[in-house]
Amino acid sequence: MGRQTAPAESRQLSAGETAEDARTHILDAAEALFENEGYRAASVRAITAKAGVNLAAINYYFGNKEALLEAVCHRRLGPLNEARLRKLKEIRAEARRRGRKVELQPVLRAFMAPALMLKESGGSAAGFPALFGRALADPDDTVQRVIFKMMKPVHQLMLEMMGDALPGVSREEVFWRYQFVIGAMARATRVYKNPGFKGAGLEDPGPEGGVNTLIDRLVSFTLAGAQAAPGMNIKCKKNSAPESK
Amino acid sequence: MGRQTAPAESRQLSAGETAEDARTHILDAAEALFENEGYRAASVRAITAKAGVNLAAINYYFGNKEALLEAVCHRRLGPLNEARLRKLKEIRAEARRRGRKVELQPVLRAFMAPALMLKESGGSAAGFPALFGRALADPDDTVQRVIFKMMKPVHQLMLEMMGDALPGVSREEVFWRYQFVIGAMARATRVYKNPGFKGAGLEDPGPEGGVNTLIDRLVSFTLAGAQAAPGMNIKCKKNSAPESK
DNA sequence: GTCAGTTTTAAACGTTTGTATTAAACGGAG
DNA sequence: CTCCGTTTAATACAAACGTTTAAAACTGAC
Repeated sequence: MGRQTAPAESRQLSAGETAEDARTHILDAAEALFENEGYRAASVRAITAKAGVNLAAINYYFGNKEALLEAVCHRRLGPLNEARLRKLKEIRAEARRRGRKVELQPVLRAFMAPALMLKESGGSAAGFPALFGRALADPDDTVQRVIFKMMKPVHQLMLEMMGDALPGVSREEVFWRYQFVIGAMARATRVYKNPGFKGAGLEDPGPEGGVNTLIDRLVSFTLAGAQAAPGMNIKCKKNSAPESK
Repeated sequence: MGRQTAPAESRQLSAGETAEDARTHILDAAEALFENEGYRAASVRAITAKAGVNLAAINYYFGNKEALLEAVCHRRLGPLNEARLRKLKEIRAEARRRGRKVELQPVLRAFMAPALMLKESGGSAAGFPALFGRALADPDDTVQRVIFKMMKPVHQLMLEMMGDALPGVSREEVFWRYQFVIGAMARATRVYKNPGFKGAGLEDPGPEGGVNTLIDRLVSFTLAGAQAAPGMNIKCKKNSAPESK
C-alpha cells in the first residue's frame, strides 16, 4: 500500500505541496461535514466533493472512513488533550509541593478551557468543539469507540483529581459529578453559536459575549455543582412518573 | 429468520386487538432500536424484524420512517411533557398565591424527575430516557426537528420560571444555565446503566443506587450550579489554546 | 527520453437503504 | 356463501452507501 516517505523531501515543487494538500483538504472538509451533518450522514462523496478531490482519495490516504474520523479527531484532540494533561499534572504537582489538596476550580478550567478556546482560534479548528460535543452523544458505535480511546487518559486523571479535590465524596459520587460536567460542556459546545438552536423554540440568548464568557459561566456552574452538598433535597414530595392517561 | 410473532395473541383475543397490536409492536421495537443504535442506524428492516411484522408495515401504519420516530417520541414525550408542564404551573401558581418568588429546586425537579422516573417504570418506556438523551445531541436533522417541536413549550416555561427563580440574573445567563441543566441531564440518561460506558475507559461507578439517587444527584448539582454567583473566577491565569505543534 | 513510484481519475463493485407495488389472506356484514 | 374494507405478504425499485479496481496522469531521478 502506498505508504511513502515524509513530505520533507517533496518541498521542491512549484509552490506545490499538493501532495500533502490533498490530505489536509480532506481533513478540513471532513471536519466541517462531521460537525454539520454527523459522522454517519457525512458521506465520503460529500467529503471528497467539498475537498475537491477524487472519490477514492479517502480510501487511498486513510484506508477507510473510520480511519478518517480517527485522523480528524486525532489532529485536534491530540494537542488538546496534551494541553489538558499538562495543565492538570502541573496543578497536581503544585498542590503537592505546597502540601495542600487540589483545588477544584483550576481542574475544571483545565478540562474545559482548552477545548472551548479552539472556538475562537479562527482557523479551521474552530468547528471542532461542536464536532466533539456532537460526538459525545453520537449514536454510532464507531464514533464512541474513537472518542473514548482518545479521552481515556483525560477521564482517568480527571476522576482522580476531582476525587482529590472533593475529599469525603465517594468515588461513585465523583463519577457522576464528572459526568454532569461533561454533559454541560458538551451541550455548551453544541449550542454555542449554532444557528439551529436559535429559531428552534429557544429564546434568543442575546449577544452572548465571547468564548471567555461562556467558559466562565461553565466553570462557575460546574464548580458550584460539583461542590454541592449531596442530595439533601429528598425532602421534596414524591414525584410520580407521568401516568399514561 | 422464520416467524417470530409475539406470544399468544392473534385469534385468542377479541377482535380489534390484533390490529392495534401491530402498531404497538412496531413502536416498541423502534423505541428499543432507536435507543441502542440511533435513529439513522436503526433500519426499517431491523425494526420490522424485531417487531415480527412485515417490512412494509411501517409505511402502512405510519407513512414513513420519520413519522414513526415522531410517533415513538410522541407516545412518551406527550404525557411526560404534560406532567412537567402541570407540575411547573402548579409551582408557579402556589408561589403567586403566597406572594413569593418561585423556588428553583422544585422547578429543576419537575423538569428532570418525570423523565428519569420512566427508567424504573418497568415497562417498555424504561428505555426512552436514554433515547431522548441520545436524541438531544443526535446529528440527524430529522431527529432535531422532531425533538424541538415537542420540547418547545417546556423550554419556554422553564426559561420563564428559572428567570423568576433567579432574580437579577440576565436572560442570557439564565439561558445558558438552562442549557447546562439540559446537558447534565442528557448525559446522565445516556450513561446511567449503559454498559457501554463501563468498560470504555471510565472507572466503574459502583452499584450506583437507584434512579432516585441519580435524580437527587442531578438536582443538587444543577441547583447549586444554577444558583452560583456568575463568573467571579476570571482571576485565574489566562489559559491559552493548545498550540499546534 | 526512459523509467519507477506516486497520485489522480473514472467506472464499477456489491450492499443496504427507505419506499412503492401488487396480490393474497383475513374478518365481519349482508 | 359472497362481498368489501382492512391488514399482511412477497417482491421490486431506484437511490445512496463505502469500497475496490485498473488504467491514466503525473512526479523527480537517472
